[in-house]
Amino acid sequence: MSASSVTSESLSGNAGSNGPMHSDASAAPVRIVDLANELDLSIATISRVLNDSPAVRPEVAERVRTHALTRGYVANRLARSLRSRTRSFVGFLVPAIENLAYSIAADACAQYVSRSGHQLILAISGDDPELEFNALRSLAEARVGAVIVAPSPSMTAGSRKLLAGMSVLEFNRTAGLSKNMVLCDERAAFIEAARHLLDLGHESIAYIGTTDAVSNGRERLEGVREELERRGKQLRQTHIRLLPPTEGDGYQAAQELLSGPDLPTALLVGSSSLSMGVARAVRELGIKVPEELSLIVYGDSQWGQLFSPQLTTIMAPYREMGESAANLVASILSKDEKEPAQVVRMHAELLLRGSTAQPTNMSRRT
Amino acid sequence: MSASSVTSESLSGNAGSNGPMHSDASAAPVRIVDLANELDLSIATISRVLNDSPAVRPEVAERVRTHALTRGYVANRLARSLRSRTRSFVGFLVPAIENLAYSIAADACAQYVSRSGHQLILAISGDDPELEFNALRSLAEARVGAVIVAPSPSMTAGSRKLLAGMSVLEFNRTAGLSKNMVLCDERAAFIEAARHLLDLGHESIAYIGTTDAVSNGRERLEGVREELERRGKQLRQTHIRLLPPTEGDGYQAAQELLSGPDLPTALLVGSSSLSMGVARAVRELGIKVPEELSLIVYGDSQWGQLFSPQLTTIMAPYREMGESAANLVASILSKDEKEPAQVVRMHAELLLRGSTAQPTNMSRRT
DNA sequence: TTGTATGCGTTATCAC
DNA sequence: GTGATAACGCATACAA
Repeated sequence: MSASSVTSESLSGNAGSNGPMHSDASAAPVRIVDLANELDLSIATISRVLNDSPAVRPEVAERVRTHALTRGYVANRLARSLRSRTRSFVGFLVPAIENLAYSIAADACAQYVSRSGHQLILAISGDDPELEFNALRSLAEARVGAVIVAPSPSMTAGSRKLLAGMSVLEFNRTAGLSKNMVLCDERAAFIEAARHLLDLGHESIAYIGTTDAVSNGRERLEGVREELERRGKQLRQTHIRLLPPTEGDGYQAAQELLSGPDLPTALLVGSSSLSMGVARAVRELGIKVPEELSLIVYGDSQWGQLFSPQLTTIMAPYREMGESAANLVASILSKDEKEPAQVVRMHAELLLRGSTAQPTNMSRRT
Repeated sequence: MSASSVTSESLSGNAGSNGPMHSDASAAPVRIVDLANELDLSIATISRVLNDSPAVRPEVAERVRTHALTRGYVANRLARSLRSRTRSFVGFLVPAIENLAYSIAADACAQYVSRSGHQLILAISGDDPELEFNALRSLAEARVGAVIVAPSPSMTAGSRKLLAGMSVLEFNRTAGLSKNMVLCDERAAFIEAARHLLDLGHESIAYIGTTDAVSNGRERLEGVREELERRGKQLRQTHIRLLPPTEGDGYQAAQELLSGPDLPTALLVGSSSLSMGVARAVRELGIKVPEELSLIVYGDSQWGQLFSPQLTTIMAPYREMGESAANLVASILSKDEKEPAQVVRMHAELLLRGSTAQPTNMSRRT
């Protein structure tokens, strides 16, 4: 909180209900019983109206509805859920909401779950097992009907135990937590990307990605390795960097890889945060793309368009994934009978832009 | 949901409690009364232990605690809040969580409110008055203890009425909803930016920003205009574009402005989404920055570093703002006595990078 | 120090 | 069709 100023403005004599806005935030909410008294009806009737029960005379219903509106009645979900044993919250546990992938997914997801009458509660693990546990615990306390979770690499036993008590939907990453999943086909996407580079004639391809402890990190690496081997090439150990997904790590790894002795002619990046760092390093090293190096990044398509040249990008359909997760959850919550588990696999696209080309003799060989 | 494949995998005979993981998600949660029966104690005693009441024999407390742990007891917040009349949720209403500013703020905020035992519920308005109302209603139903809100430009009367019943904290934007605010000094930031351009010798400065219906959009524009006038310059009407904050709008506005007859030598952008579009347009038009045009953007510092040259950027301390909001909310929720309203004003920094320079005769005059 | 009993706001089960 | 009334899971005033 470096540069900030805090001004305390006393509200002075604010006893009476003055001020056109700023009404009493402490005024007790109106309850069903209030409406009942005011209309000289029973709480049962009011409740029925509010729940659209047909068993109430239309004129009475109308009277109740208008009165509820004018009095600004807002149902108490806590009491409602408690009594009716229904669950109105849905949890969404992500590693980091700053990650555009998750923020887009969360946006779509929130919108769609609200459409089915639920409220999304966002929880953030920071990929930290302890924070993750706390977050899950908090969701459990809120009695979420379901939780959509992108599990951290090393989830604790405690977290798993909590999840065992909820209906869970794995999102983007898998860790054997559920039979319901919304994923995208990372392996196929990276196979496609590798093939693209191979087709251009690259022989020396490097990969910077995230730790293979998390499912999609693993899939990405495997996709690249698989395609290379299928073509009789090798993904050499010196051309692989597996790191935590931060901009800084990507920057450092690229710096190191691209100023080392064994220069690749193409570089494939397997994480959006890493991609940003890699791009920065490439820019600072003054490497000409694609003449000296072909580059394929992952994730966000936005800034990739600002780089010169525009970056060829692997992009997953985050919005659709979030939407899909919301719909799946809705279907799980509607029918309490055990549904057959569903696995939704989305296709990640390879956006061909200007950062890949045939290797030239300008390539930065030593 | 263009390219996706849905696989239905039947769970087959999954009747018995088999499967090491995937335990019964439908098992009823253990309640206080369960613990009480199993330990042959009263529910009052259990409750006291779980609330750290000192009025219970330490050995009993220990016995209860361990038993609760082994049984995997998770308190029911709904019941707890209902009975104790405490509020454990905090709402955070943002226009768009894809906006890095809000996602960073939400992250920090979620972390800090959870530290004080609360759970953040994220709500998204999409700057749409109707969605905003629904979101607020949903938060009201969840009986949030407070709501941190970045109001949409044209909030409905209904929304205002709802907010009147809650304790609200305005975030980043103001609309006369509360006396508690966490803002940043947009005006000062844009004065500083304008001064920087004027000091470099620019005479013809353009501004692309958001509609002045929203408070900070207004402040930004006013800051620029104020500083220019103080220096005897004019922010001409033809050099102003006020738009919705989308990448596309920024792109289009910049295209238009920078290929028109009355070319500015410097361009100031007042929104992060607009900034991306402007940058893309500048790049596509092949305008040399800063030789032909000095450019100052707003918001995200990350991709601004990838542009060539790196972009001079006005950046607000989103993380600190989120943290600050969380702390303010915590202090509001802890003491129910009417606190003096607090206004926190943070300083937005001007990061001088490579996109601004003196105007040259290379400047794109007609 | 512990237990009994009441109520939070709502829905659901009965009667009428 | 409508109205009493019990119960959801928990905290708490009061009794013991």
